[in-house]
Amino acid sequence: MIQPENRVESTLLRRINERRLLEVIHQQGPASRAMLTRLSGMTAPTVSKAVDSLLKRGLLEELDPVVPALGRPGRLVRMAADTAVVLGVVIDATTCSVVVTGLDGTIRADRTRRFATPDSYERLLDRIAGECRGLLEATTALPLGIGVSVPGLVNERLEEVVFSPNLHLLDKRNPARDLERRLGVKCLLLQETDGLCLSERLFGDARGLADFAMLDVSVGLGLGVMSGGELLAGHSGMAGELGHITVAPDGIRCGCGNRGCLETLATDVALVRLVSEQVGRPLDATAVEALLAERPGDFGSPIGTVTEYLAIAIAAVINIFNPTALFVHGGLVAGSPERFARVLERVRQRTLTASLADCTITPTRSSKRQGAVAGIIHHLTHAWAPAIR
Amino acid sequence: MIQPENRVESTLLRRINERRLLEVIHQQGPASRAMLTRLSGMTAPTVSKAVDSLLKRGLLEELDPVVPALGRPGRLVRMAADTAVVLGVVIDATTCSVVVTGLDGTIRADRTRRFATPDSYERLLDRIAGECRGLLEATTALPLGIGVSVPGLVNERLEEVVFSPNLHLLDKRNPARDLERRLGVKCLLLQETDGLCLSERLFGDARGLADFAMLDVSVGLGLGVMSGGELLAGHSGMAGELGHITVAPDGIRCGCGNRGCLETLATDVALVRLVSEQVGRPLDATAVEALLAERPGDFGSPIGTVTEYLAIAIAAVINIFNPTALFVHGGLVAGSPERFARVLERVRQRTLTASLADCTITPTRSSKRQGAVAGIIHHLTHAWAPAIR
DNA sequence: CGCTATTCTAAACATCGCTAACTAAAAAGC
DNA sequence: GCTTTTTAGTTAGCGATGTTTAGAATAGCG
Repeated sequence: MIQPENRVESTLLRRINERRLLEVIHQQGPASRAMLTRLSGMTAPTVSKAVDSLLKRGLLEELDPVVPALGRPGRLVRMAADTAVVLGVVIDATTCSVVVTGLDGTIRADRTRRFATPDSYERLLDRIAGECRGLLEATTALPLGIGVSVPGLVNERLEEVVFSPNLHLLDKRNPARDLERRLGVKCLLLQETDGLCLSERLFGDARGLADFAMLDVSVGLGLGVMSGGELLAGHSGMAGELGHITVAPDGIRCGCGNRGCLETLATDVALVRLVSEQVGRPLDATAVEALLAERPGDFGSPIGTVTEYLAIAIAAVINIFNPTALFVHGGLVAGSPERFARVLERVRQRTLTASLADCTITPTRSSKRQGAVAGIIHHLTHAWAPAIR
Repeated sequence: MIQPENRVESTLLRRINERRLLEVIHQQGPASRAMLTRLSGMTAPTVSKAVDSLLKRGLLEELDPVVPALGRPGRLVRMAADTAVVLGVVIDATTCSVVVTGLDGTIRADRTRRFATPDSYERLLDRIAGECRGLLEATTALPLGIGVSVPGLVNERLEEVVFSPNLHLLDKRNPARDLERRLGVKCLLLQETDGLCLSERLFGDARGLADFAMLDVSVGLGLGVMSGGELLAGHSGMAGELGHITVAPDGIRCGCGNRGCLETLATDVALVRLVSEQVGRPLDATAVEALLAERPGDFGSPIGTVTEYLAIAIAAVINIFNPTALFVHGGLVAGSPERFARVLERVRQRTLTASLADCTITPTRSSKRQGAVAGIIHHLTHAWAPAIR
């Protein structure tokens, strides 16, 4: 468990070039230096030096040359999948998971550990640290970093969780910093939706997209936005709080203290509440799903309401951010294609035509675990050098 | 009317340094090379060369050395105010204006021309081109560019006005490109709110701020956002359409075809409509203002509604973008401090505490003319070199 | 085996920013 | 009135970077 030697001295230009190479490799997959030369526009010697530096840093690894072509076969390089690993830690209200993977981001079940969320912060940290150590001991690869995905509002400037409505033991804490102190490996604190965004960009359908958004519909309404190739952060990294814009001025009271927040009308929880109100007794999520499957006709009103407001949320994102793609994460729509279709139908009516024409709306296939991994990989490949645009 | 010779060859690093110098000069005002050395962190020779290059490009000019200090007095340089000019063109529903100014952005009445908006696109262009030529003939300074601010939705990717609800002669047009063809000077098409944003950043209270927003409340509801030092654009530059998010699902029909858009409830026009409904006959804006001044107590309901929805709009911007500042442009609030105070009171209740704590909300002092000028100046100083972050 | 195509690297060269030494210009000190 | 001090700005040489050019390495093909 040793940090890689970061004594590679590089000036600005070198770093920028290395970052550019990583982007090309990410888009193209394994590539030889010659291919990189053609694709990046940089000259061959420059590419060679940059690749050497990246190999030294452990971000790339060399592949066996299996190239059926004329001339000297090139040695392929790719994102380090065998020689380096990163860890993804997902902290959630009921369950946590820790996963180890190469920089390619492939998640394997035998390298994943799940456990119920402990009931105190100290025990949570102990457990995570223990699982991380266990996973790292099973490999000889170099650990480059750990991404820690947390629910709730994160203040990136103060570097702490502001508050986490469903997991208050995280309030005012920074599990990433505390974990880094214990393990001696770079840890990164991540908002869930930011992780999902990065996952979609690194491994999913948002490869190469500079402007897209991720809407997480579950207990709350989370929004992550990639704008101009950068994650929308705002002054303190708290941007994206779509859930608490007002859509019903005299609506019910929200956890935030306000009335009629979008979050109270366009989530799983909202559907559960509305169905419960209709049947006249409190139900849980599974009971509601069962009822809806059994007698779908009886609950047109709750479903209609949630559908309508979810459409309003999606339309708002499209109108405000003009993205090329919008991904939806969460059970409400991921479970049911026809429900999703009904939402899209409503979205079409509530969006400016010009902005909607730019945008494809799909359920995301990314998981929070992939998000945590994507977060740290993105940090390793992008924080090293500044963006240029 | 000759374009400057752009034969200055510069490599990436050189350009980045020049841009950095411009930013320092912008923040500090006139400065000597030695001061720039201290402020920019670059070395003296590098600063000297960069300043020479910027002088050659016409962006800087040298000042008489009037420095009461020990030692050899430094030669001050500043943004070119006498030796170079830019033009700002504001096209609006009823009135247009053209203004010429140095790169310092100072707007003088005797260098401004106003005229009623002609009723055809060709006549509009002829008139603008004529006024520009007139203003340029009155000066010997080098014209570096023209910013053209237009109302309505602009597609930056297709480089055209998508549609302009109050000035349909602009639909599917690009007055900037057409003007550039006639005058041979670089012209830049600008969305009004983007111009206002840049104006606030260059000349106003947003100097040095990376995350802030501009809400334009007038006929429609326009939003411009500076996020991470870059203007929020989205895929086609159409981001910021806050006016058409749904806040009243069964509200009245909006010009966009949807129902209950924020724009129908939180603007000057909305207030006029609501007051008209109450008195039972159609009124215009001045009549409404008169009524409100005369008998303010009688119109609590319309004022309350618009106040509430304006607060919802402002709160939405703060929750979604987590800005350090939000500027409000437009008559509804700029005219009346107590009305503005009432809006702020409502905003406080509808915003997440953490995000509101980051944010100051003030009426803007920037005008659209300043916006057009700021737009082209920003382009000249920033488009030359890529941003680094 | 020689030829060609391709990959990759080594050496010479140009450019850039940095360090250090230098000149320039003004005020302060004697 | 001269020198000293202080600050501003420029020039020369150095190291780092990317580029050009040339060459070595490795394969297929005849």
